[in-house]
Amino acid sequence: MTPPSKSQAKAEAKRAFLIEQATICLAEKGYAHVSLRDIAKESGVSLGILHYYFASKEELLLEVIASYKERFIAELEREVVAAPLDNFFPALAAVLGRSLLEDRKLHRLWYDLQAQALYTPVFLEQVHHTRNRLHDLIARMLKRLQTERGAALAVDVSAASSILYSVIDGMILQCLLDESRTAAEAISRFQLALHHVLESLFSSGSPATHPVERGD
Amino acid sequence: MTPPSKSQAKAEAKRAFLIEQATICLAEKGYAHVSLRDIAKESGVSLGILHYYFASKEELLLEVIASYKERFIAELEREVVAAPLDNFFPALAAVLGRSLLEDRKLHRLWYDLQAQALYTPVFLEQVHHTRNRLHDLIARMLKRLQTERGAALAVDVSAASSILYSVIDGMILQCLLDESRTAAEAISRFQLALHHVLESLFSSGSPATHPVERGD
DNA sequence: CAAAAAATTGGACAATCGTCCAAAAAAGAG
DNA sequence: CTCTTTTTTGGACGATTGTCCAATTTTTTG
Repeated sequence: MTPPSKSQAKAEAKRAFLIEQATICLAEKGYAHVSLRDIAKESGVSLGILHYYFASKEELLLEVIASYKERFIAELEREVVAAPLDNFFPALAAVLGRSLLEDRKLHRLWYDLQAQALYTPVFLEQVHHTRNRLHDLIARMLKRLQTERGAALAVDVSAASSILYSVIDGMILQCLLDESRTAAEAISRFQLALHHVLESLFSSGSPATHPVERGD
Repeated sequence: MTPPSKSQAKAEAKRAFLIEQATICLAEKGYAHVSLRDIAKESGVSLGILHYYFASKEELLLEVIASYKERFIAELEREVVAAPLDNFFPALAAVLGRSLLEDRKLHRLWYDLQAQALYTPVFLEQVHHTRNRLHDLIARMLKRLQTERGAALAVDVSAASSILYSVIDGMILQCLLDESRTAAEAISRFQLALHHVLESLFSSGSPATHPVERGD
């Protein structure tokens, strides 16, 4: 099971590096306008290298999606699942707000790739995988809220988490599109709206009135 | 204000025709992979014609967005605003479900263009315009529900309609991505989830238990 | 050190892209 | 009908794309 040589590990590291640089390039220009030459230049290598490590452009982009997925989900796992249960919703809003501020272009890329997945079946598979993992993460948290605290859910956990995911998804897209305001202002509106929705959808502890926690 | 000649009207008709064909082509292949040659072939004209009626590819695509916007909003105006108030939410679910079934590819295109707008400012302007009109349409309906019937909104109409729009937006994307089931099944799930959200977000008349109306 | 393997280069390649234009065809005006 | 204008054509243009490869450099191995 151990890698047969040390060069194998080195090659894997280079692959990871190229995927990371490709992600940066893709997040900057978008799927429709990114080229392998852009990625090669951004990575400081020649064009042929990309075909040395990746069979095709499609394979590279698939690995970009998988890589992005792992990173974002890991961050969510770390910061949300570990958050105290008594103010879970504010913690969720804080984490998402910070992520929107720091990794705005990555979120933009995610919607780009999701839209592209609607046309390219092999992308859709990867996108579906990511969404399922995020869905499960939300479901796990809702189950904890339901059992460890007496949170009342109008529907079963699976349906509720699916709804909550779609709600958050739609509101993040709204936040990204909201350019009439500054980024911080748009995120603030996002957090407030999320707070309202969560209060309405789930009868959490505090009923209302206290504003959402700010991330700065 | 009247067009100075009849040929002007004819040219306008041809423009509209080309825009329509371009929409079909774009909905089929997506923004990233559509070419002017595709559109020309789909329209049964030569390539040069497109540059005779449209200065550039970008201008043509902008008109596609504007055209799509007008058609979809007009349909929503007709079928939703005219719906009876006492079962507004089921009527909304029925209209959206039917639209998802009949114009699935157009909805897909809409998410593609929104994602593209996050990279191309001139597209973002058009997308923003469309979203504002849809936002206003929802706000108008919520205001009617609030005044003519005693619907209790936890927040002001503007915030509520913004939230409702994002919720529907996220749920439609979820429906489009849900390919593990048949189209009818995915739409059914969409309608059920929408029903749950609407019941939770706004304390409408009937509290629960009766399933959402089907569109067939 | 020398030989073998891996990594990297720079460019060629066919294909496709948006753009543009001179000339032909069609339509309208007198 | 002829002349003018509008519409349409088919192809050329340079730029860019993903793909691929022979030659070179670097690294590893014996």
